[in-house]
Amino acid sequence: MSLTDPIRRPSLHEELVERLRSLIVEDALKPGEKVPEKALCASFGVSRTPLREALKVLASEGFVILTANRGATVAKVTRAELDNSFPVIAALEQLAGELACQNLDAAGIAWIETRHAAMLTAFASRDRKAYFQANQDIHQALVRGAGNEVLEEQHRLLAARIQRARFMANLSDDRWAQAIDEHEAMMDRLRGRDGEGLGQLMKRHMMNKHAALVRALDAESLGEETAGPSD
Amino acid sequence: MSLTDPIRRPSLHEELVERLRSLIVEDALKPGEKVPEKALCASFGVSRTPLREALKVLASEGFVILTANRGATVAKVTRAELDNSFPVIAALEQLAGELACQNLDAAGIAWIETRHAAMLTAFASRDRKAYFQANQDIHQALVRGAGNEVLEEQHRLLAARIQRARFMANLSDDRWAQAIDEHEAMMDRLRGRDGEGLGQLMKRHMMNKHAALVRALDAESLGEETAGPSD
DNA sequence: AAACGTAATTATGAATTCATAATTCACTTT
DNA sequence: AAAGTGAATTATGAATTCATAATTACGTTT
Repeated sequence: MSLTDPIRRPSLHEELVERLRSLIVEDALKPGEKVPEKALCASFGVSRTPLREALKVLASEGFVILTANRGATVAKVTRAELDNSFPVIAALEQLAGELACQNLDAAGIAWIETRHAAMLTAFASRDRKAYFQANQDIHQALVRGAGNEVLEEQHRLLAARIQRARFMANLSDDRWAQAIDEHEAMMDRLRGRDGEGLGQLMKRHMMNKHAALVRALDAESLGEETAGPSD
Repeated sequence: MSLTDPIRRPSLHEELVERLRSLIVEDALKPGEKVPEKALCASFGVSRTPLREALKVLASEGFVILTANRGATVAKVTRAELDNSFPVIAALEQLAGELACQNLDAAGIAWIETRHAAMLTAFASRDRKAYFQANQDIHQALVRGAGNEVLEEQHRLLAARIQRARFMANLSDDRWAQAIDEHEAMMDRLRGRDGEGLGQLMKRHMMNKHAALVRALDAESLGEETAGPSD
């Protein structure tokens, strides 16, 4: 970073967009809940204007729903949105895989190797939290490694939107093992810089993830409380 | 549309987002130009608050750039954005092609056939305007025909962002003929409901479009005023 | 007591106001 | 005359105010 880079002083509304989005993704603001304008103004120590500007942005990103004269509510992750988002994310990740194999340097791949190893360790000790973190790191690194900011931005927002589905946290042992296998295969392609192959694997990986999630959701909706789905 | 659909009364800022985006895409507001807040407030007959809310949304969509204490300027379509957007749009269209073949009903395909015919007519008479309209109708119909609103929304915004590159309006005869060929091939796959094939063709179609555009831009930047590129 | 209707309260959308940063322009200095 | 300085103007970010829509609370009627 140069010493003469322009000074960055994020405006209030930008700051608020980030903070509110985090609150939503971290599930501090629950889907379906009203966004308490007044209370948030008080706790953030800002007036309504920048907060409302931030809500407009979050609405355009799909994190909140604005209803006329009834303010903002946190958007629910509907089944339809899930079913629609996964194929799009899968397509984006396919592209990411193709490009990452061309663009990543050795250090980038090496870092992914370390996260992959961490993921295997987490799997071995059934440490879900560490697993999810490593998994997310890998996917993010691949997308970022594609070197395409448009792709990165689209992926980031879409992934954030569906990530907050709480059931994403569950993961059956079968699916977990399968996901690990898929990741091993992906690493192979990455090592060989087989972009085409990595892209296809990443696409299928996402589709399998979606399928597992759907199976779990359908089972759940039938009343049976299963151990849990997805990764 | 049901008789009991919720009443839609778009808020001022929603209306303004649409209107301003149109002004930008239609090139009434030129890239790099400052967005004249006051003047727009006057001509739209609204106060600054909803207009500024709209600008925040447009900024998050990438149509304007907000600079601290210096207001909004219309975002330029940079070469980097072009180079990054095309692969993403291509990936989205590939997915659209796959899904459209599954989802479109006979009427949907029939309508696309009529637009395809219109496109051929326009090509025969070298009617660029009619050609672009038919071409856009076809791509839009295929994306919409995928029946995936997330996909449709992402595609719509990305396409709008790059569409306003004025040079998109140019089209060399060679590339034009090639594009027609590609569309013929696409129609074949659509008729045969070969989603895989259609998707691959649509992806390649977009990549070819990008390549043609890049060739034209590079030639232009070397000073030669070419007849014009792309479709 | 339940249901309806009306008044009071609250929350929201939008306009206005206010403080401050940026720009412009006149003026000084060399 | 050109360059630099500083005051005046303008534009922007944010707070506040205002009008109105929605919700709640209450009282009335059956």
